[in-house]
Amino acid sequence: MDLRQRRRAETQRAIQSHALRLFVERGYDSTTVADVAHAAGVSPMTLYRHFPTKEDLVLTDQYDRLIAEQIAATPAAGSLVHRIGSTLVQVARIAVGSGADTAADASANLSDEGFLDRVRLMISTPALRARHWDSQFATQKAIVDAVCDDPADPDLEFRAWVAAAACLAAMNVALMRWAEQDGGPDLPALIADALSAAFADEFA
Amino acid sequence: MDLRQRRRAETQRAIQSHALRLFVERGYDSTTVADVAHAAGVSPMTLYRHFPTKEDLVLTDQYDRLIAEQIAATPAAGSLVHRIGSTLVQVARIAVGSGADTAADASANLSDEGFLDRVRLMISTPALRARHWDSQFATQKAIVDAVCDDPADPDLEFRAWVAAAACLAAMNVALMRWAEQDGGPDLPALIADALSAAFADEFA
DNA sequence: AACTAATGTGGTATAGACTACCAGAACGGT
DNA sequence: ACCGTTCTGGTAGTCTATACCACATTAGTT
Repeated sequence: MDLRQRRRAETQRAIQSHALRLFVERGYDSTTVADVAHAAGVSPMTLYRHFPTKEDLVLTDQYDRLIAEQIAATPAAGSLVHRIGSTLVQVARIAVGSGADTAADASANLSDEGFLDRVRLMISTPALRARHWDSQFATQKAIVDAVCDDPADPDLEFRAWVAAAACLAAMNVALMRWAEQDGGPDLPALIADALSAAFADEFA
Repeated sequence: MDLRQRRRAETQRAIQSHALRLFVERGYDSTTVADVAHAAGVSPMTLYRHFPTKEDLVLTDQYDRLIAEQIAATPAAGSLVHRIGSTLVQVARIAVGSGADTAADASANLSDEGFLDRVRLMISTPALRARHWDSQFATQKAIVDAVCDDPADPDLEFRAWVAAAACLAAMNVALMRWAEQDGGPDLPALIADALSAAFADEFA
């Protein structure tokens, strides 16, 4: 990896971690972008180069990519809803660090200790909540692309969009309930419960 | 009704209609709030009194209230998903003006000729899309409140949130497909198809 | 080592959304 | 006709985000 790429990734990480710290301490709206930039030791303009909007300071993560990878690795047996739902439960296990963490996951820093803070910020701040829903729209697209092998089947595509949207919506309810209770419940189990309540099925 | 209330409702309607016209003509981002205010013959500050944010100029409608009313009027038989899904199909009939419009609906101006324009704007403009998802969060809450008679049952509340979220997510997919095809398909039928694809059930 | 191209960084100026505070105008009930 | 309430407008300001510019650092080549 380039020296440039490494430095870039490092400053990006530093900016985001300072941002989250300040947002938790002082609140999102009360913290200006200039505050974050100053705390991270960069100029406001450099910050905007790494994160196009203030909201991205909280929302940027790698779960979209992870979900798409996990979906693609899933056997095509079973209903769309079951495939997608099971994948979401599995990704939640990785995110909270329970269950079968592989070495690759740990090294990618996906087991995220700031996860609860980020979810809480997203729920309590209107601007962040809105952008979060929209980023899940991108997640839907990633899921549909991973599921649809045959792009010439518009009906399959439609059903994939519906299944992805409904599963993510159920997961969001579980995520909100989990954050409300300060991360007490087991998130993967809670997501599985939500999916079961919606689709009357079992999710691993 | 007061003269004041009538005037207020009238200026509100005038502002929103001028806003939609300008947004469609010039694009959302290329139209400033000052432009809209000037076109509607009011000051920018008056506009902000009626619509707290620029996004509300597009997103403000009365479907939340309508959905909640229709849900409350639904018999409590059948599953949560079926009750909510059927209601959404019914409300879509009213929105596009097909089916059983009552005189009350027509007088309330719910059969909305600008509906397609608004959906198109919402889908194509990132800021609007995000806020639209979040306004559906408010819709979810309205549905849950309408469904949950017994507020002391946390499990029912959880299942209601999940059902509302999943149904609205499926409806959104149908809404996007409908707008993509310029309002050609029958929206209520498309929503019913989406719900059927997600829940393997029939929706009136 | 030196030169070039690409890239990261910072400064200034600016647009536009939104708010706080204050002053005047119109309406509703007495 | 009178007074409190509500609607409206103006000014000044904050903050997010962008456009344009110049400088510094790195990567690849000779």
